[in-house]
Amino acid sequence: MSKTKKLPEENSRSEESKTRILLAAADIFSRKGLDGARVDEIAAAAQINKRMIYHYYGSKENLYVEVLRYNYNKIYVLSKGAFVPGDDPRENVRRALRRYFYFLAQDEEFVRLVSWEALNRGRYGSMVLPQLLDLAQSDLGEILQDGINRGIFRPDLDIRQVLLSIHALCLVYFTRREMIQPMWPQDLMSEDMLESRLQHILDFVFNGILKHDKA
Amino acid sequence: MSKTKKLPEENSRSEESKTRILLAAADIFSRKGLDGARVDEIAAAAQINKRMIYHYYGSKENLYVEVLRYNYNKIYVLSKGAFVPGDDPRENVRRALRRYFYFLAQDEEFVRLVSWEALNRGRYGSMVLPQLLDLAQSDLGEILQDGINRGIFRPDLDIRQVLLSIHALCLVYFTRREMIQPMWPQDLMSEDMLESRLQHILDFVFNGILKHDKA
Amino acid sequence: MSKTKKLPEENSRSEESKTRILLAAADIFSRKGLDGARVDEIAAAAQINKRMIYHYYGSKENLYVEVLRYNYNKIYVLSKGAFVPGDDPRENVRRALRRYFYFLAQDEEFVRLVSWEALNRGRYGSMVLPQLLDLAQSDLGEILQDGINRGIFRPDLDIRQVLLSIHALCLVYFTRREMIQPMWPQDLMSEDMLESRLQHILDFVFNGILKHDKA
Amino acid sequence: MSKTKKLPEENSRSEESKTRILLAAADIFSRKGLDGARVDEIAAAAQINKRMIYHYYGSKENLYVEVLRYNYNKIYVLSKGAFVPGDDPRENVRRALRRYFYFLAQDEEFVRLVSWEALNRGRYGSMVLPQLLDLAQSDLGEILQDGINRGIFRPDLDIRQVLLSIHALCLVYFTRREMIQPMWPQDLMSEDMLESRLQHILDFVFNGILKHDKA
DNA sequence: GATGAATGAGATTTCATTCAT
DNA sequence: GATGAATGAAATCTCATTCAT
Repeated sequence: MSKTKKLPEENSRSEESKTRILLAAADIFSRKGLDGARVDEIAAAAQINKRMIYHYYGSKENLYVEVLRYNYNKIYVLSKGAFVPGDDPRENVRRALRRYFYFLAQDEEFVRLVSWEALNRGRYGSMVLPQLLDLAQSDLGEILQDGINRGIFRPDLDIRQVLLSIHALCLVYFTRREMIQPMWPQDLMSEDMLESRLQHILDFVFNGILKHDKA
Repeated sequence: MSKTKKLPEENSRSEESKTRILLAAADIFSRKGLDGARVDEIAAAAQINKRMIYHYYGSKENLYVEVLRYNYNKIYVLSKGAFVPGDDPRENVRRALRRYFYFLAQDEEFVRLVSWEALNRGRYGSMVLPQLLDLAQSDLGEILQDGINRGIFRPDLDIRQVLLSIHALCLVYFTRREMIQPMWPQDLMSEDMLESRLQHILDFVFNGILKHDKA
Repeated sequence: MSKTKKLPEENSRSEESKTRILLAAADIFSRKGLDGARVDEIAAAAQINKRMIYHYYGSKENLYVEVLRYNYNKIYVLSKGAFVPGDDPRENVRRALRRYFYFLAQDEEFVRLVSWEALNRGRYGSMVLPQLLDLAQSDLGEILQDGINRGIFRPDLDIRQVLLSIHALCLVYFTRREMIQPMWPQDLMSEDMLESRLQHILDFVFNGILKHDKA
Repeated sequence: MSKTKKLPEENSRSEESKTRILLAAADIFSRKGLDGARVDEIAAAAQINKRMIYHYYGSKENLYVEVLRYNYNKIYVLSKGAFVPGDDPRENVRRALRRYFYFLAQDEEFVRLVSWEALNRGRYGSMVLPQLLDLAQSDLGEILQDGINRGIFRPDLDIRQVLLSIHALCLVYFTRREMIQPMWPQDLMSEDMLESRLQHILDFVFNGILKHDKA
């Protein structure tokens, strides 16, 4: 139905309106969810007549699906290129994790849309992608395998579990932001705090919490 | 209000209705969220006249808050008693984690309500508890500190970060269930799979992914 | 969905409201058709909140179908009993035709609803009855056959064609009322004019179907 | 309006567009009626910009009236010339009826527009013609009178009633097509079936209006 | 003359809430 | 305490019409 396959960046007035609607909708859906969002609100935010939303997207639900599609595409841009084959697996993990962590840090919209979708049991997202595996789609799986092969990472790892765990360690910081903020005096989104969380994750992933005596 | 008998045991018919509403509401709110749930639906599920919901709870939103309160209380039951002071810190962590993990496994309602609440930025939950920190409320903090003190856990750990990470590792398995299920052939909620995830978490938490040569 | 199978004449307040809606809708749909009618208008005419229409009938379209069902049922009341087996076939025809003609004369609502339905190609009526054959449903078919068997009516008649023709001769007077009124000075619905049309039809029909002995 | 060339032959592009709109509108109005038709649909069918409809016809309603005018004109083409003064009145009736019947058979659009109009109580058609009496406008009235005068048709006929009846006998076959089709195995619009209905009508009409000599 | 985009008014439908009993 | 019926407000969606080019 929609031809906005990649980025909505064609032109002509209509494309621009269509895009304005999509961006406004993405913002509002991400903040309030499908049920909480109001079409009137989206129209106002897009500075366009409500009628146009139906003209371009057919229904509120379909607009939501298009918003998902648009956001899910962001993952593709992110995913590839983190794995540098010759490189130290540890370095590869660091790179991929940093990239993913900061991607989430910078795109709250994405984080929230994915979360709504999880609560909706993938009802709408499944119309867009057979399955969105976030990180799994990226190179991280290959990186881990490479590390195992090269004897750097433990050979008994279940890569799927590790991917899921890494995913969780990054995401939780953003999805629970309001709830954990009171635990720290600084703003969770400040550069320092972000970097500090990332370092914790890397440390955690590599070493766990045990003190490893080496001799 | 005027002449109702005030029996010492007040669990009369009215209390039972009130409870039926709460349980039905908890189920439906957990599945659809505040905005997605319908008062009619709740009344039907509670097998009660819609009017009673307003009689007992005043409004849909307030009913939702009561559902949150009821669920958040479950945490208290869970939290205390995991920390056995003299015990090996590793053993204490294992016990607390297992307890928490299976608590989440057995209470999807809780998991989902907490997740909706996170997306709602704690708007309603904050009416109930100043902050719900799930695990943090439990003994795990103390256990970790005890482990550090006793030289078993690394001294440079930021306990808050660790608590958050452990929380994430457990929760993600349930909140993303539908999305990750395709990665495994077995049912994610089967005993085997649950135990296997728990072991992964324990292993991950204790050791991370690196191969630690010991000599 | 609806339990108003026969006549809507149960009781209790809700049944009464439901009936009021149905009657108001029948009136307005018959005057303006499905597309021309407004739900607001029906609600106002039924002196009820619009919401109730959806509560009882689900949708405008479904309400229309129920109106059709209610009206089509009138035919059954009418249809049976015109055929008196031993009687002169001519007498039987006279009786059945008079009955049908005056039924149409007295129920403009029915006439118009059936006509809208015809223009809609039976789209909605077919949900109610597999086929509404108006007169054909009545005894007239039997009466004609009886007349043929007894040598009063011409043996080469195609009863289906005759039924259709009779149907047309009666109905046209009411469906084209506004258009033909200018041809006569009196009111088409006056007793005199009605009787005069009926006599014309009977005369027309008899001299058409009668076997004319020539000697 | 200011400087447009006023060619003697004005059938330029504009006239052609105007006509295309009219034809598309006639088709759609005839199928769905005034209320059921959509301006968008008409524009799409005419392969023209919607704006042009307003440019040429001012409003949807006015376009409908023009469609009626265009269709009602067809009657004039049909009407005259059926009456051959010297001819046998029976022959004249046969000719006129056949002509009318097949005119209706071939122009469903006309049949349906006239029927919508009847249900609309001539609201729009009356803007076009003070009264449209279909057949009455034709020679049939004269033919009947001629037949009476010459002692072929019964002298007590009310010509208006007969005209109305003949009108009905022809029209009903087309207006109720979908509803009566199930009564016959063949397609109602097949040559055989059409001819068979026409013969029925002629037979029906003649044996009704003919003076039956008994010796 | 022609077009694509846009709109305001109003249609149908939904929903939390309250009335009358 | 409990119920069935009802409602006002607001949501989604539709449509004839007009603007800007």
